[in-house]
Amino acid sequence: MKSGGVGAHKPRFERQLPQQRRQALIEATIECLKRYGHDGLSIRTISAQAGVSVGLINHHFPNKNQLIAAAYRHFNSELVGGLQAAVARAADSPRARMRAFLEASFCPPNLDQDVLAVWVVFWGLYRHSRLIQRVQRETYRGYVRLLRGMLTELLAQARAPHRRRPRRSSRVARPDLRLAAIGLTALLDGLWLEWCLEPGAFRPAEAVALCEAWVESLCRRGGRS
Amino acid sequence: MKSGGVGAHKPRFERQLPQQRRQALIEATIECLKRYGHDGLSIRTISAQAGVSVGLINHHFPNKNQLIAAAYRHFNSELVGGLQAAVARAADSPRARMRAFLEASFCPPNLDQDVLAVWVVFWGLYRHSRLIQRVQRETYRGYVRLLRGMLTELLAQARAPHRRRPRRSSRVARPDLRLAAIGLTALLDGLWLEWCLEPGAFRPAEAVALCEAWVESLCRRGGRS
DNA sequence: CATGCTGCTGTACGATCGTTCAACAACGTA
DNA sequence: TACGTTGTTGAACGATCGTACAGCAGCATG
Repeated sequence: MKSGGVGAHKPRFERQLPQQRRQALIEATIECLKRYGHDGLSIRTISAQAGVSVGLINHHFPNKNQLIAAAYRHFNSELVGGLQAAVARAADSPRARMRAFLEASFCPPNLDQDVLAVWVVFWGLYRHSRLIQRVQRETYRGYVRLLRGMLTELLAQARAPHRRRPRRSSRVARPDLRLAAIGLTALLDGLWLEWCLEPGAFRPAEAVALCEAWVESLCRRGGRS
Repeated sequence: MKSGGVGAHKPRFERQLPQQRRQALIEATIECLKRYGHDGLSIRTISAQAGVSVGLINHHFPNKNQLIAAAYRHFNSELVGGLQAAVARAADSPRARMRAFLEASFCPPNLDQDVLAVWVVFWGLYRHSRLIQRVQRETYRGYVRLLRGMLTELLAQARAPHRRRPRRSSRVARPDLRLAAIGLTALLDGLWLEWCLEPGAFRPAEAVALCEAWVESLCRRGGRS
């Protein structure tokens, strides 16, 4: 009687491990940012995107800002991790590694209008959010290390191509290297921004070429000095 | 009798011409953006900053988005106008004009953390606001023209320093020039961003030097080809 | 089948949002 | 001085915001 298709009811929700649910909420946050920009950063929008109730977010995160900061951390990690993987896949020539890095920077999923829009929203929060500032400081380190490492290799090879073996790259970075990394980062970020604001203005391959020209010019100067 | 200090009361508000009031509201909007970031973009915050009531904004602007778009237009005009003025004040050597442009770019009031934070908030709105997109398209043109004009002069001079007179600069821009302008813009914007995120990482003069190195490298290549 | 833990729901609350609008008042004009 | 125009006020509205919390319910366990 009580059986017959009625007793076997579908559960109204599925319990998940906190770790998995947190991850789902973080990804829903980023998806909302892509779709609606800054306006997508509301509890109700995010919970709807994740397919959960409004109360769940405050069950897994102390408040909204903590969720946003977690999403920012995740977004940063994805970028840096993807670039590191691309570099690791490349041949071990310094130039090939740099090329892989640049091509990965100007390819999907990084060179996506939505993705860049997400970055811009995060940057807009940076100035007035201690949380975002902290995450930025922590995650940016990996990016800087990756980029600086590649530049060190490149410059060391360019500076002493005729020697038996290049100087050890782990020595104290020269001022040249510091400015080189700053400039290359700026060029990268700036091209990202420009492409986002006007995707038709240039092709991704041209952006890669511009960055490579910068690096090459840098090597020439480095080799002469 | 009815006089004696009572009759001469201070007006509770001052009427202003619509044009002036609109301008005041626009400047209040930007000031709020500097102080509170994206959260500063509320009718009540802006009206309080301007020292007027909440209803006045909708008397001079059809809605909030129109005010924000007007503020974006003003902000763009201020930047482009300031740079144009700096270039006009410089000596008429192409190199001097470019140097003036770069130094103005990396000086107050442009190179201010608050100012850059304002830009970032506007960029965050860009993706999902037709209004902002329209303003961007209209005002960006002046900036591109200024920068492209200077690059044209520089490259023309570098390409044919031995000729009697440089080629007319108004002819169709070469692909080189187009990419050159894109790259220089990207470098500028990227250095702005980087300085904003970490003002201690480098000095403004170093940013100017990086840009000049870019331009110089470009002239050398242009001269050889 | 009964129990306990806890992930999860969803209503409720106070605050703040953008916008409307009737009334007010400053100031040029006659 | 009286009037008319219109820039300006500020209360009020409905919508939406972030958060709290009491109770429901999935699922492992006994």
